[in-house]
Amino acid sequence: MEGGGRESGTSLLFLTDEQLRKGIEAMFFAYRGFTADPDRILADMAYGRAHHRAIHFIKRSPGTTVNNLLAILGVTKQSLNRVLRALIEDGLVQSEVGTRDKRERHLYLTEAGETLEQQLSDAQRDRMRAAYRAAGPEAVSGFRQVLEAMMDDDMRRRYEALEKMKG
Amino acid sequence: MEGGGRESGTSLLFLTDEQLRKGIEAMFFAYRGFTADPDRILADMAYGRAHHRAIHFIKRSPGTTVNNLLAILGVTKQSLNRVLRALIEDGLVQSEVGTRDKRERHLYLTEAGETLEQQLSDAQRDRMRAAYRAAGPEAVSGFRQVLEAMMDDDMRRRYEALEKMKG
DNA sequence: ATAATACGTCAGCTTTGTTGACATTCCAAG
DNA sequence: CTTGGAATGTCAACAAAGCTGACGTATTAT
Repeated sequence: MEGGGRESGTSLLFLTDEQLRKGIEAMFFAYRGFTADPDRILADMAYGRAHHRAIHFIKRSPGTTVNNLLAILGVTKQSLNRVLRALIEDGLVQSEVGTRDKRERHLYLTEAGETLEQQLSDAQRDRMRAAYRAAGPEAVSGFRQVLEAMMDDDMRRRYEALEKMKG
Repeated sequence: MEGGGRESGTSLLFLTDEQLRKGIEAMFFAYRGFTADPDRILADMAYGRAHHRAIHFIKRSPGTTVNNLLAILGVTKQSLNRVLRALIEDGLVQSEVGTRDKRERHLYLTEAGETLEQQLSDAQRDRMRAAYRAAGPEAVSGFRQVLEAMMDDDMRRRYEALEKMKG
């Protein structure tokens, strides 16, 4: 950004394989923590991480179509369908035929779905909040910068599209 | 750390649910990128992410025991055994009966194992390096701080124990 | 009319995790 | 020396969640 002259030596020297390996392992262990709390909640029900992801993104973009969800989650329609079918049958998700285009199904959380979503995201947010508090605001900014740079280009585009809606 | 006085107002205001949700989604999309390159390499062979993890931590701590690996990976011995058996049969991993305690098996990468490990970690490091370069040294520091704060306590202990050995 | 799209579904397969049961080998305590 | 417990390996059975391929049905677009 600025003052790169003196800094650039550091920022290159800094990227030793050892430093990178630490980052890789930190990412591995942290992701386990990241999913641990929702996993514990879901384990009691007949649901898994896949259901959590579907619920999360339906909450995020109510009325989203199956195709859109497919692209965000990056799984096959058969795999997503299995998850959605369970959620719809259990009354957590509602599927409505589109008005403009009747081929599309628009997905919404029911009240029960909202309740579970709240439970799951509370648990996940609590840990995230604790981590953010412990690390401090500047660290959080860096955290987000590195994560965004780590995404695939098309995933970053999706991520940024999501952020534009609400963020 | 220091100068927390003026900062603390910011660091609280800052932790809105929206900000936390962004962090959660960034973590989700970034982790996909994080594993994408090794996954592509492994897809060509008969291996998956589980094999990569085993290879990584054997490379990391040559001579480690099965039990130690079990604790780090957090899976059942049956699950790990299936992976190890394939790697041993394919001549990527060598298992040696312990000298002090002959019940233990000490695990090492063979030359072929080292070759694959190099291929996988090169791919993963390349992306990590690019992300680090794009974000800058200060961001990297923050990234690591947040990740470490996000781990479960016992996972952080394991992570730090690993770092002490080589880091 | 025909082609393409969105969705659902059936069938079958793979990877990676899980339990539970049981054998073997070995260390250590009695 | 015997025995209990620990570390390991292995068998069987199962579940979650991904995959491919094929097919059907509405609906929209060309």
